[in-house]
Amino acid sequence: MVIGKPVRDRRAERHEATKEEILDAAWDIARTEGLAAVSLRDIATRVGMRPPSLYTYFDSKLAIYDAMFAQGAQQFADAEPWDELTGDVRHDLALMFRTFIGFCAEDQARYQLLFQRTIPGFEPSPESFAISQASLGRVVEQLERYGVTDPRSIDLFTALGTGLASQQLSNEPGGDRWIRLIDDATEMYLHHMETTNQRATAKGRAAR
Amino acid sequence: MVIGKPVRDRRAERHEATKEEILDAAWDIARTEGLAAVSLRDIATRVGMRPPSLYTYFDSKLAIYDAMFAQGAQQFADAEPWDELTGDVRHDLALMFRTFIGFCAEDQARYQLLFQRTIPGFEPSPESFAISQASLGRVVEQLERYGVTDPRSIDLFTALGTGLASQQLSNEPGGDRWIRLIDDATEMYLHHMETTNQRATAKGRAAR
DNA sequence: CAGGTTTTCCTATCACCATTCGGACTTTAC
DNA sequence: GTAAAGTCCGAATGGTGATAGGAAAACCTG
Repeated sequence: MVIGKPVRDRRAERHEATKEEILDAAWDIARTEGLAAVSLRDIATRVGMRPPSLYTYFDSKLAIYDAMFAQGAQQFADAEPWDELTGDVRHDLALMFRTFIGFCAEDQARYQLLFQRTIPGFEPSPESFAISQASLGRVVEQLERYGVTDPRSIDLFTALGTGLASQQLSNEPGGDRWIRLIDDATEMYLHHMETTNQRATAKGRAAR
Repeated sequence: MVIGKPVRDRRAERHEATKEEILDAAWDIARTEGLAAVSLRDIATRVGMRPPSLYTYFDSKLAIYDAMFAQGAQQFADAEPWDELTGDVRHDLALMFRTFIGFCAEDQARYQLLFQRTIPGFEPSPESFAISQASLGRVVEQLERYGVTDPRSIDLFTALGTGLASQQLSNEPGGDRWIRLIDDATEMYLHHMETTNQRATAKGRAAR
């Protein structure tokens, strides 16, 4: 018989598992009732506890939001399509737009938590914020590989992305209307790249 | 001495004045503490009442939000620059973007109420919603005068507008960086118009 | 001006919310 | 076995929006 892990780890493991369970319940409520409707009572009910017991795992309700933010930011990082880039600017730009907007549309509550700052007292902690910033940084790096170095052009890219996302979210899901909208946006931004930047060409091979 | 209005009107007038006073207090709180931090208690304190007395003027807290929404939508309609259009597409598009973004940046709480749907149970009433829709309709009409009739191109326009707005809101106010960003966006959208639509020309005289 | 009616505003109360405190009970460490 | 650490709960606090019922004021009508 193999010697098990030190007992101390078992306890820490269970602690982490319970935290996950709490966050899962919180996400569940956020997705069905809305992000702002998440209450400690409801969370506690779902995990079979009383509200004060949650404070064993999180310092406050805002700390729960922060942990959710960190999870969402990590999912955002995992969703980025770095391994699907081909080096064709047109293809890659459309893919980046589509990935970002698809990610936003996938979960309205997550989108609201990550990209709209709307929960009254909530500000992501520096650690959580760093996760989301790293993802955006990788996007900027990718843009720079295509010759987009002007800050204004980068702003324009993110503005287009967030605009498309909010546009998509206010429409009914499904349908391919928004996919063609993204293609239009890609085409439009490509021309902007070609007229304002030097190295950008429609057939550049700058990927990775 | 002129015969005054019937006394009944005096009472109705005062009722309306008090409603205005309540809404002013609500806006004040929304701008300083945040839209979600508006509480009946704070409103009541500012207007010198007890919280239940507010129910004489509004059916619920959400009704107050709805009245604020209607006010904001009306301000949006009033802000539209129809009398400053010149007929030059480049100038007019930039002006429309700038007006919209300026309006959004002017008051974060108003922007959040009008364009981000983030208050838990709040949905604007049909009457209030109609006010905001009418403004957007006039923008679409204006676009059509420039030959933009494709729904996707219209979506692209609004996406660009909302994206620029959220971009502007997340940056520090002041500075002319965002003005030049708008010029870039205008230039970019102009090219999109020229390549996808027929009648659009950089010097069209379609205004009003 | 006297009557009843409507409007306004209040106190008291309820249900729900996040949070704190202190204690009981279980698990782990030595 | 005993001390320490971790877990969970009941009770209580102060905040929220909302309702009920009553007192006072304003108003309209005879």
